[in-house]
Amino acid sequence: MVASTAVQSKPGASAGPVVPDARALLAWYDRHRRDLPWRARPGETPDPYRVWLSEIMLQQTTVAAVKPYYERFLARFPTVEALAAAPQEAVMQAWAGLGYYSRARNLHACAQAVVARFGGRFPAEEADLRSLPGIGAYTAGAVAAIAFDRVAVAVDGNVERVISRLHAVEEALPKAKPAIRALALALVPRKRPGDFAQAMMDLGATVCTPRKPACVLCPWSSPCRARASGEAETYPRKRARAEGRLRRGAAFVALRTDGAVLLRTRPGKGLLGGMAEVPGSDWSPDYDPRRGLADAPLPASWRRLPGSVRHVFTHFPLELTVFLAKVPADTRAPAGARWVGRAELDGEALPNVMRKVVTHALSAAS
DNA sequence: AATACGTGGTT
DNA sequence: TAACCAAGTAT
Repeated sequence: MVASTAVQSKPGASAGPVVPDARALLAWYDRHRRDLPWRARPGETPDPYRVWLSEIMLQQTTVAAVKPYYERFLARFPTVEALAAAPQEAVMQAWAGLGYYSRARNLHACAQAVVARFGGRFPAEEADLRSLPGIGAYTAGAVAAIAFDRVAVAVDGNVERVISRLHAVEEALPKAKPAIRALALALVPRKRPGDFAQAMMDLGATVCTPRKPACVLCPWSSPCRARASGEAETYPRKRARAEGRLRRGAAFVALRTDGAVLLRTRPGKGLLGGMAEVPGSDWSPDYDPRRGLADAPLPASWRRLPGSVRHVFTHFPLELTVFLAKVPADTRAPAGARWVGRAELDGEALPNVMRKVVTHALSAAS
């Protein structure tokens, strides 16, 4: 009689375990882990400050977009103490262009809280982390696991996809979040929980991708219920998202003869909170173009520029009509606004939509 | 529970 | 190209 292995009892039977196992994923991770600037090399001790900074930047943001910001930010604010001591304006400026600006405000507040409440050392307990500004369930788990090697889950979009496929979770997101979290937690090993957390994310980012998952390369292909059904790509199930209505408005670029541009700072909360902008109207689906110059910041010979600036936010598209006026060098800035020289524009905390507006106006002015 | 909150890359 | 998606959090 021919000796047989325990797992392959008859021809055509699938090989490998029928239950997902952490060791298989960790073995895959040891071979295929991504080398990322904020990630400690094997044997190195992670720096909680860097782990935390990267996790905040990576919220809803791609690795490629984060890399240059992370490097610049770390060079400018090397420690949590340095960040805590910096003016908020400097933090907003360093974040400008990355999006979701409440992250930058909370980042700054969090650094100050870590210094004030924890002596400048990030806490290792998830509950303590969770109490800090800008740190939610995901980030608390990620920092606990990655920076402190605690048994914790970090359920991001990658993990939701991996787990929902592995177990063929039929419940749609976001309702399925608690179930997915529980299923993920059940897989976390006592040893190397930090690597396991990162392995789940790497797997989701490089193998268990939203479209065309590379199941043949997956260490969990054999226990994967979605793969067995041949419809891995249809997971996770999701509720359709409502589409935002187009909003319109006007933006006014006042250009002094010395090249300075009139800017103001938006209110601290809400859309683009705390960021710089060109004066303008409110943005509304009901904006009436006949308002014309009613929202202009100062009296001048305003010229409506041909075309418009379009921008798409997460929850609505925006169309801005741009007005341009050239004014004398001795023109006073109205209350709440300030003149900014052309050379200093790059140093301003201008969100991308406002950079588009300024570019549109300056190209028309030349 | 549902919505607000940016931006850029991919398909 | 329109739609989807990316290491989510706050309210």
